[in-house]
Order: sequence, then structure tokens, then C-alpha cells
Amino acid sequence: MAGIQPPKSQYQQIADLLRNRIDDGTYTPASALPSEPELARELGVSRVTVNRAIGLLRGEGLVRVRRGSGTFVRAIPRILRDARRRFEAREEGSGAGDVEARTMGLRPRTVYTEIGRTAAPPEVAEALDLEAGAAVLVRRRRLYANDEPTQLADSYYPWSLAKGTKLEEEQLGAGGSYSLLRELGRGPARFREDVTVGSATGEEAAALDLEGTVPVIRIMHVAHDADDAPVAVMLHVMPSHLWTLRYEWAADGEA
Amino acid sequence: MAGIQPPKSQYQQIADLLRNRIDDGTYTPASALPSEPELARELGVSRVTVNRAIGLLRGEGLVRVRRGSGTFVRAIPRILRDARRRFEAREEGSGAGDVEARTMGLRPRTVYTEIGRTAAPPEVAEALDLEAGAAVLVRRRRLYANDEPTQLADSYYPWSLAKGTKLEEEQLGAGGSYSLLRELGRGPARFREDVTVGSATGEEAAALDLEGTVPVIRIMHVAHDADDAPVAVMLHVMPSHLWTLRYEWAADGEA
DNA sequence: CAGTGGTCTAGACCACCAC
DNA sequence: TGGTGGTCTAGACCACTGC
Repeated sequence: MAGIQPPKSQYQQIADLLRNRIDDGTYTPASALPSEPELARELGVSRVTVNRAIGLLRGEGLVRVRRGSGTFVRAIPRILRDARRRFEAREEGSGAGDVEARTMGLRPRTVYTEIGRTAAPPEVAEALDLEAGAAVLVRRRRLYANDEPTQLADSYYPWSLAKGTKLEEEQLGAGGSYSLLRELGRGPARFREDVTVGSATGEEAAALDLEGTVPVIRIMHVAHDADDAPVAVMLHVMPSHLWTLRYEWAADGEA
Repeated sequence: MAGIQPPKSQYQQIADLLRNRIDDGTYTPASALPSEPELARELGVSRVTVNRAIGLLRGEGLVRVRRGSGTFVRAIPRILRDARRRFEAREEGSGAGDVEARTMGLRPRTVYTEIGRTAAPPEVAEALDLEAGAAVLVRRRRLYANDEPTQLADSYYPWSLAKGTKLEEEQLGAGGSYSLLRELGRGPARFREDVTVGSATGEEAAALDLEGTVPVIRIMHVAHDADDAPVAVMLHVMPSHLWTLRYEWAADGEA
């Protein structure tokens, strides 16, 4: 096989080549790529160079590696997260986190890893207008679609608000946490989301089963009640290649 | 120096170590890191391993490499992009793209690289409700803050709408393009933004002066007029480590 | 010119998987 | 046990910088 000359680095050219072969169906979704030694022979380069090229594809979420077994093409259906709609859907009863997966025809699953009282992390304390380390209720969960992890989501509520309420139970019932807040007279009226992109921590990478250096999207969601007091904070960590975020708004801000 | 044992890979440990030294001020912003051979000696590893560790830091935007010269610590002030406010500010006259940099105390600059008629790319045609390849006016520009590239932004308008208007000129005057659209009776009333994260193309990486494999944020912004007809599309490409995106909305959607 | 980082190789050892 | 990918090294060559 020809190609692969020095103006662009070889590993970049090889990544391009593999990307093309995935696009044109030479390597189909879920099938294995040729092994690294094999590709190295075919292309006349060292295995390290092939490995580096595949590292790029991993970072793009195009490929998934199972150690000892091989490198496989991923199907990448991006999940649409419509910030406004997801809370409307929530009103109708389904768990908020599962909305997107369900509308994409995927099989959602939510696993709670912690529900209980804890000290607020600094950023959460600040967002909730509490002193550093104040007591909060945390609800920590992992979301899956077709058994692939898609998101970590931690919700925080002021302890004074959540104490003794259904928020301490795993099943919140129809309408989710925001319905409960409404019953408590603290229904959310205004939302803010700050979105950043960064690297995953070790724990996050493990929990999300991340490939190599896939970047993650971090969303800090804050809900305020009618009196503009913060009532809930949610921190989301999502593999960036799995998601599209959608926001909509009208021209006339509410001032 | 001790440390650096195998449970975590060496290059990850080295990345952690360098990250810590940046955090604690051992390496101050804008100063150079020790050279790779030097670090390799200090840590008792090969230069390739150090190089790989530094590759991680580059991907996080912590460090900037000048070939032949050295590796330097970056100052990373994230720029806040408030989706709603930026269009309010726009009403008041300043160029929309410069709003964020200005409010962060940075020196903004906008360079137009193309203004003219062209065939709409597929995604743009679809968003504007045009047939594939229909004529549109494109306004292509690069935005800088303190002479560092921060964003590529391409605006598209239906040719039938923009033809012969001030939209074809570089200086749009106070209020920017949306004021002009309003004068044309097609003022935007509703906005949608779809946000994704991915790798930069070669041209994007070059134009944005990107380090290694920094991921980019892509925003597709669509404006609709009062009759719900699309009037403008903007595609933004932004180095992900430079930005925080903010969205705010009220609980009662406009249905 | 000497020093910097970018890339590539050959060879090696390891952990993991499937058989 | 043989094949897979993950990592590391020593040595090499290159392009670029700054003096």
C-alpha cells in the first residue's frame, strides 16, 4: 500500500486513512480493526506509530479498545439533550435523566450510587448561597443507555429544604425532584446552565468507561425559585462525543 | 527525585506532577518549563515519556509549545459567553463577537476573511430551509483577544434577503446584523443553539493556533423571525479550554 | 551553531483476553 | 498459550529558534 509521506506526520495520515475506511464501510460498526502489528506491516511503519494513530481515533470516540481482544468501530449516535424540553418532559413524569435516551430509542437505566447528607463542595455551596461546607442533600447517580454509561449526575439541595422529604428516597415519583420542590412551595422558576469542556478525572474516566483522552462536558445546572433563591444544583459530567446540547430562547429576555 | 511507579503509567504520573508544579507556582504563567531532556534526566525516564506527558498538558490547554524555543505555562482565563446577554449587548451597538472579550477586560479584534456570495453548505442550507447549494451571503471572521485567536465565526444569510443590503459591507454599524435584519422587517425573534464538541480540522487548528489535540466547541446558532422563518445561521468554532458557555431560561417555556 | 520540541523505529516487557 | 493492546527505552533524524 502506498501513501503515507512526511509532510503531515505519518500517524496523522494513518488516522485519516482509518477514519476514511470507517466512513466508507471498509470497517463496519462493531467490527474489529486489523491488529496493530498487522496494520504496521500493511503500512510499512512501526507498531508504535499505528498505536499513536489509533489514539487519535479513540479521542474522537470513533473506536473502542478492549485490551487483549482488539480495537472495534463504535456506532456513534449522538444523544440530543434539549435543555428546555427535558424539564417539560420531566413534568410529565419520567425521570429527567432518562428523557433523552428514551426519545433516541435507547434503553435507559439509572443507578443511584449515593443519596444522603454531605458537606457541600465549594462551587455548590456558592451556587446555593450557603457557607462553605454547609450541609446539603446529595443524590449521585450514573445514567446508562443500552448499558453504556452516558453521564454522571449529582444533584444537590440545601439540607434545610430537603431534610425529611421524599428527596431522600430513591424513587421520587412522577414529576421528579422539581415536582417535589413545587409541593414544598419552592418550585423552580428560572434556570441557569454553565457549560465547560475538560479532561476527566481518574474516577470519572473509570465510571464512564472512557477511551483514552476523550474530553468531557461539564454542566453546572442551577435552579432558582420565584423569589430568585437557589433551590437545586446539578453537576453533569458527560463524554463529549456522545452528546449534542440544544438551547432555545426568545429575543425578549425577561429583563 | 522519587515517585513515578508503575500502577499509573509514568507519563500520567509525570503529567500530574507537572500539573501540580504549575498549580503551586513552581512554574509560573508565561515562564518556560524545563526542557524535555532536562526533565527526563531529573525524573529518570526517557524523553519520549516526558514528551507524552506534556502532550496531555497541551490537550488541557495548560501549556503552550513554541517549537525550537520551549514549553511555556499558559495563563488560562476562561471567557464567559452568555448566550442571552451577548445579543442584548449587541443591541447596544458593539460588535457581537467582541462583547465577551471586552467584558473580560481583554483587547478584542475581529478580522474578516471573507464576505460574499457562496453556495450554502448542506447543514446551513437545511437550517435556512433552502435547497442544497442555494446562494447565501457568508461573513467569515476570526476573533482574537489580546491577539490570541479565540474563535472562528461564519454567518450565513439567505442571498435573497441579504443581497444589496449593508450585510455585504464589512462595517455593519451599531446593533450589528440583527439590527439590519430588523430594519428589513425580518428581525430575529427566536434563537436556537446546538452545541457539540469534537476535533478541529487541519485548517481550524491552524487558524486557531491550537495546541496538539485540544478539542473544539462547535455552536450552530440559528435565528428565526417572528413568522418562524430562519433568517440567519452562525457557525462558531472555539478552542474548548478558552470558554464557558452560559444559558439561562425561565420555567414557563413559550410553549 | 547549539538547544528546543516532533517524530519514528526496533526491541522489549507487561496485562489482559480467548481458546 | 498465543494474540491483543499499553507502555517504555535508546537512539536517531528533522525543523525550528535564538544567538
